[in-house]
Amino acid sequence: MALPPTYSPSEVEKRWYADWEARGAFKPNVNASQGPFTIVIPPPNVTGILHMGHALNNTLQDILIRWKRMQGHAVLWVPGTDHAGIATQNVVERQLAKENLTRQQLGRDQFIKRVWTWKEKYGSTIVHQLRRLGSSCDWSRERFTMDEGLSRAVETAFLKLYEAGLIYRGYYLVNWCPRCQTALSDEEVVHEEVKGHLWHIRYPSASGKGEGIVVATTRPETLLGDVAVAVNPKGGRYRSLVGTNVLLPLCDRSIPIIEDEAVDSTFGTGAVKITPAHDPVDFEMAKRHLELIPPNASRKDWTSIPVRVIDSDGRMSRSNVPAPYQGLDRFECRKKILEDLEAQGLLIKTEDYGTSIGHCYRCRTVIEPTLSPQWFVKMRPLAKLGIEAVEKDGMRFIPVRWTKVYLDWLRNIRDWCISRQIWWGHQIPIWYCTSCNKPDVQGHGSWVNGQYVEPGMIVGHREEIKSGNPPPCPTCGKKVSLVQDPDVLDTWFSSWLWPFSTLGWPEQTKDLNTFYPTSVLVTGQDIIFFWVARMVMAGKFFLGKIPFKDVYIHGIIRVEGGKKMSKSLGNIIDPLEIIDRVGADALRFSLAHMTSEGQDMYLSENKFLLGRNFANKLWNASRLILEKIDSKGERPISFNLRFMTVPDWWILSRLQWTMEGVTKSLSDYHFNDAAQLLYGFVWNEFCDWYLEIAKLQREDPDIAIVQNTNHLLLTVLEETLRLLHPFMPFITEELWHRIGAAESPDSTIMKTPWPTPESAWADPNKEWAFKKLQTVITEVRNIRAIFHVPPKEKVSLWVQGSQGIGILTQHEKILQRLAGIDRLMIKAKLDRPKGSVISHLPAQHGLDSWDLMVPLEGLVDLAVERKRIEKEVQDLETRAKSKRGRLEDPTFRSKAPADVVAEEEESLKELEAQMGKWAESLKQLQ
RNA sequence: GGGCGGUUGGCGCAGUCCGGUUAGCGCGUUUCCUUGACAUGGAAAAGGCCACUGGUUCGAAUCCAGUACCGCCCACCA
Repeated sequence: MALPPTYSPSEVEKRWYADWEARGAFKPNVNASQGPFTIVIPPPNVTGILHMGHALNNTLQDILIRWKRMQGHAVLWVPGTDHAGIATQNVVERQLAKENLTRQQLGRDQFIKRVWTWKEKYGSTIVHQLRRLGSSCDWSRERFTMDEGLSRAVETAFLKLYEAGLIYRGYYLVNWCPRCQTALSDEEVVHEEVKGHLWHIRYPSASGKGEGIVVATTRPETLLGDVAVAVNPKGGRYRSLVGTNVLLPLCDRSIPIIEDEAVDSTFGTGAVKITPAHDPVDFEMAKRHLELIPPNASRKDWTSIPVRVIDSDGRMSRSNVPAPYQGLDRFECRKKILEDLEAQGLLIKTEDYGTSIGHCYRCRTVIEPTLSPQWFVKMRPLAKLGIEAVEKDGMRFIPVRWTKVYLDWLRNIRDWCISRQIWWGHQIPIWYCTSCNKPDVQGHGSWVNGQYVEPGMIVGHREEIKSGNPPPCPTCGKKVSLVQDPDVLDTWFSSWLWPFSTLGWPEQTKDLNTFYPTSVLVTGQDIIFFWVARMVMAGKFFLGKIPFKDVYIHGIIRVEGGKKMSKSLGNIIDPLEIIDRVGADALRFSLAHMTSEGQDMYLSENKFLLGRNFANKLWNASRLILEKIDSKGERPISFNLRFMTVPDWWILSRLQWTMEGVTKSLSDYHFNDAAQLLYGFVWNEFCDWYLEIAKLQREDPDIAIVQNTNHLLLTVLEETLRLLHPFMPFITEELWHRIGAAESPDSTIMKTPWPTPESAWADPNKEWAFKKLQTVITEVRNIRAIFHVPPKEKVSLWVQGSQGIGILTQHEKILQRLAGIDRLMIKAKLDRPKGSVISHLPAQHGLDSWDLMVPLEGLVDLAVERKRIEKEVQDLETRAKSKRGRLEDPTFRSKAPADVVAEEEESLKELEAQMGKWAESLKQLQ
C-alpha cells in the first residue's frame, strides 16, 4: 500500500466528504463528555457563490468546530442560507428580462413561484461549495430564512414587537432606490465620495426690490420642490431678508426666507434651499417650520403638497413640476435646469465640490431620499439590551476594539425601516379591512395604549388570518375582506433571529434548549451593524439571553495592492479554483496561517503554495515512515523506554509543547499562531531533523531500536495528524487511515480525542541535550559550506571539551550522516591540528563550551577564515559592549530585578570568555 | 467633523495587549546539492538604526504624547 509520491487532493476530498456525510459524522454526539458547542453559520445568500471571504469565514468556523468536536463537546454547526430579498429578486428579474418579461406582467403570486423555482434549482450552489471546503456542518439541520419554521419565527417576532409597542408605520423620508423600487434601511446605503459641483443660483426677490438671494446647491433639479430658503438666525449677509419672499426660478412660485439653526452661514452662500421631500436635512428642517406647509394641506399628509418632485422611478414628477421637466430622468433634468438657469442669468457660479452620495448597496444606483409610508422598529429600547450584552452579560468581541464600534452604533441608533417594496420576502403580517383602511391614510395611524393602530388594521399570524375564520375588523366590526400589507420585511428581519429560529424558536424545542445560546459567532466586520448587533438585541429581547458569548471578527480579504476583490476589477481569486489546483486543505491551511487577529489581509495566488507545499511535505513524511514499515510487513505495537534515544526524547518533548501551544492558540482564536506552530513542528523539527535521524535508527542492527523508532514515528505522526485535522481535514483523515491508525475503516480521525500534552514527556533537559547535537551539526555544515567542502568529502571533527561530551560520542553515526564527519576526536585538551578551521561554541544549556576544530588541510583560505573570525569577534564585541554599559550603570543594578542582573552578568562573563577564545584563534592565524 | 486600523530586511506579514537573551515567518535573492520521503525538496548564507519626534523607564519594536503618510468605518455641511 505504498503512497504515491505526490498528494492528489481532489479524489481524496471527494471520497472523504461523502463518507463523513453518509455516516452522519457532522451530527452532534449525544453522548458527548463535554457540554454543547454551537455555531450558527452566517447564512450566505442563496444567490451567492463562494468567494474568498466565505472561504476564510467557514474555514475558521470549521477549525473551531472540528477542534471542539475532538475535545469531546456535543458540537453543532447549523448551516443555512439567506433568502436575500432584493438580491434574489434582482436575479430572477434579470432572468425574466431575457424572456422579455417583467415581474409586473407575471403578477405577484406567479413571480414568487418563479423565485421559488429558481431557488430550488440554483439556491444550493453555495451550500455545495461549502462542502468542498470541508465544512462539517450538520446538513440535516440546514435552514433557509424563508422556510416554514423561520417564517413562523419572523411573524412571531413581528407580533411580539408589535405587542411591545415597538412597531409603527410612519410617513418619513426614507432611502429610496429608484432601480430596486424600494425603501432601504440606513445601513443599506453606501456613501461614496463623488466629484460634483456646487452651483450658486439666484432666487429673485418676489417683490422685485433687491437682488433676491443666492443659494448654493449640489442638486439643482430639486429646486422645483423647494418650499423655502433658510439662513442662520445669528449671522450671515442675508439675515435681513428673513420674512421676505423670493421667487422660485423656473416655476415662479413664491417661497419665504426663514431662519434655522441648522444652516451654516459660512458654507456656500449662507443660504440653503429647502426641499423637504428629497433631502433628509431639509425634511427635518421643514418639520420645525410647519407653517411652510400650505394651509389647505393636511400637515401630516405630505403627499398632497406639491413638493415631491421626483417619482419612485427616479424621473421627475409627471404632475408636480412645470411641463418641460415632467418625466425627465433626474440627472437629465439637472442638466436642463442648469441650462435654463444659465439662459436666464440666474446661475451665478459653478464650483467643483466633492460630496458623499448614497448608493444602493445592491445595485449601486444613487439613492433618492423620498417621502413614503414605511414600517419601522423603535430601536432605543432594543439598543439598551444590546449595550447590556457587553456591559452586563459578558459578551465580548475579539479583537476587543470592535466593542467600541458596536456600542457607538447602538448609542446613536436610529429606528429601523423594515418595510421593503419588493415581492420576495416575508410579507408583513398586517391586514387591512378594505372598507375602513384607505390607502391615503397610510402612515398616519395613532398610538393607542402604547400600540400603533390604523383604522381597520389587524395584526396576526398568516394561518389564523387565512384560516377562513379571520377576526372581525376592529374598526367597523364587520367580517369583510381583508388585504395583506403588500410590503415585505427587510431580509435582516429574518437574519436577526437566526441563532434561535434555526433551532426551532418559537417552539421550545430540544435543540433550542440544548444548543442556545450558541458559543461563538465568527464573522466579518462589515456586518456588525446589519447583523451582529441586531442578533444580540433579538436574542435578549425574544429569549432573554445573549445569542453568543464570543464574537470573533476576522479581517476582510483584499487583493495584493490593497484593492477590494471585485468582479468588475477582474481581480477575483476564486477559492474553488484554488481548491482545484492545490486542494481544500492547502487553501484552508494557507488562510489560517495568515489570519492574524482581526487584521485585513492581502491575497495573491502564490500564498496558497505555502499550504500546498506543506500538505505535500506531510504526505511525503508519511510516505517515508510507511515505506519501511510496510516492507517489513509488521507494525510495531509498543515501545520500550529502555530503547529511547536522545532524538526520540527530543521529538516527543517537542510534540508536547506543540500540543500545548496549538491548544492555547486556538483557545485565544490565534489561528495563525496555531498553524505556524504546527508548520514549524512538522517541517523544521519532525522532518528536517527527526526523520533524518530516524532513517539511521531504522538501520540499527538492534531490532528493538528499529521497532521503537517505528513506533515513535507512527505515534508522533498520528498525534500530529490529529492536531492538524481541524486545519486540514482531508489529508489528515486519509493519512490517518493509511498509517493504520484507524481501528476499522469506519472510524474517523474526526472523532478521535484531541491530543493533550503529557508533562512527563515535555522535558527541557532532554531537549537541550539534542540541541547541543544540532548546534554541532549546523556548525560543521556551516564550515563545510564556507570552505566549499564537497558534500561527498568526509571531514574529521576534533572537539576540545569535557562536560557533557557523551552526547557526541553516543551519536557518531548521526554526526557522520548529517554532517559528513568520518572521524571524531574528543579530548579535554587538544592541540589544534594544522590547517584547521576552528569554532568556539558558547556554553549553553548547562554544558561547558566546546571548541570545534575541523582539519581542512589545503582547503582553508586564510583570508576567508580571518574574515569569518573577525566578524564573530565583532558581533561578540557589540553585544558585550552594550551589556557592559548596562552593568556599569548603578541604576540598573539597583532597580532591575535581581534575576535580570544575574543573567546579564552571567552572559557577559560568557561573552568575554568567548571573545578571548576567538581572539586567541585569530592571533594563531596571523 | 468624529472614530478605528496600518507603517518591522526587495515583497507580503508575525511579534506590540502583558517592556528584558542575538526581532521571527513565508516569498524572493546568493552559493552548493539530481545521496531511494519530498526539487511542491535538502544544506548553508546574505539582507532590518522596527515611519518620524519627544517622553516614561535601569532597559522601548513593545507603554505614553505628538507628527507624517496609507487604508477603513461612521456622520444631515446644502
